[in-house]
Amino acid sequence: MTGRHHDIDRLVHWTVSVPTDRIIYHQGEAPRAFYRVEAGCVRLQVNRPDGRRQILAFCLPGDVFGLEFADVRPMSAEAVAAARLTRFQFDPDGEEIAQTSMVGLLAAACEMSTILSLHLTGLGLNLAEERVTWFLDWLAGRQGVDGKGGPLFLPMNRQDISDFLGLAQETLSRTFARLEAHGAINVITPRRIVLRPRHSSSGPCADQLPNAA
Amino acid sequence: MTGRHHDIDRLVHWTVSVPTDRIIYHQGEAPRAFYRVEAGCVRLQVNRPDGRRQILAFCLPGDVFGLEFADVRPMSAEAVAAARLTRFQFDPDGEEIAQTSMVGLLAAACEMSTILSLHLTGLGLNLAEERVTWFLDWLAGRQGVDGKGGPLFLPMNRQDISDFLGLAQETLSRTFARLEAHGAINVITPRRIVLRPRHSSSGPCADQLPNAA
DNA sequence: CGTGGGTTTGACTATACTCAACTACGGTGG
DNA sequence: CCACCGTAGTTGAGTATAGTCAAACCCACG
Repeated sequence: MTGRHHDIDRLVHWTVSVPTDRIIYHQGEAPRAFYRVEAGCVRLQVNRPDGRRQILAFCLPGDVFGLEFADVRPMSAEAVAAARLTRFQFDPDGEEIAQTSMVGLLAAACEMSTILSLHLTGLGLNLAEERVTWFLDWLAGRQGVDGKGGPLFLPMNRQDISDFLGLAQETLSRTFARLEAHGAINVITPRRIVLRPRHSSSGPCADQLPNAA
Repeated sequence: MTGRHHDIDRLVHWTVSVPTDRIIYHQGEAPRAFYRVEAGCVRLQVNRPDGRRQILAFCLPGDVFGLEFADVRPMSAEAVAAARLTRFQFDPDGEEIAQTSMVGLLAAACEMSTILSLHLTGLGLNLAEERVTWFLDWLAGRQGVDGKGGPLFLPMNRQDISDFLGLAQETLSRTFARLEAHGAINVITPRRIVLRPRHSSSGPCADQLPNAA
């Protein structure tokens, strides 16, 4: 019952390329399509009236987003980095085709729930160091970096990470510095970080949700 | 494309009653069924190895939970208050029936994503007062209490709310006290709170995600 | 080589957490 | 019916953490 890329490719779809910071859709709009990330990175975010924003998810290759079952988008989607997307049109007439793709749609919707659950779990950690460690572990998992350490590429800037983790940008920066001082990571450039193998006992959060991704 | 209670009732289902604190399923288990809350309240939560827990969602009447598309449950489900649930068995043989219910399943899965997004948005507020206000507004919306104030019943205890909002229980208690001192609420009993009409300008978070529920 | 945005660092403050004691309520048993 | 007890909730004091405002830094780009 698991797995990606079921049969949603039978739906009407085509490839679109979006440059960095391009808005894919706005919160409040009527949903017209959903997307699968093929390359790059997309952020789903809620913009508050006071200017603050909360990033709900970073979507990486393989992730399906924008599959709403509502009249309006509850969130915005923007490209964090230049991205290639597969766009699936919501087709009111294609009921028959949609039927054969329903399992795939359901799987995609459930995966989004899993992604959000995972994020919620990460935000449950109150110490900045725990949150940042959790974030790096998550990204490492998505990039196939094993736990023994390895180079990590961050597609997003510090502000994005801050708004994802619910931290002030300064706190994030300081936390990176502290982790580096403790020998947990190695910040080559702001976008390139090397994870050191986890020190056996001091790890604050040893395991996570079983990551279905 | 909106709405609840599509056609999932064609699936095999029956009613179950669960007492307070009964575990409905455990994280790590293989999913065997999903549920709809008919009465009462259910919490979805992740238990950490260090004993802390993060409550991902409070499910109230109408909410569908446990619709996983994975080998293992990523979270646990427990009854916050005595609850009546409709249990829908995952039926590997009932493909035909399932087909006709697919739209309903998809809607339920998308609604869960919306619920989690909303929660994520609430946790994005870093001031305790904002989070608590957000929580009360959310609950009021679910109980049909309009913005002009009204009585509110809290199905869960303080510890549950704390673990939902990512606050220490003491902070939550103090925040309730402060809100009451400011005239924003009226704590009759720990489980019964009266919302005062929002003071025009001082409201910290005037609007929220468009709540699809 | 100069400029600018993203990032880091510094000083200070505000907020929430921890540990602990106290209180209120509900259920139980005499 | 009342006293007792246990749990949930509140309040207090002190500390640790993260936020805010501000300045310096540094690399990328023009």
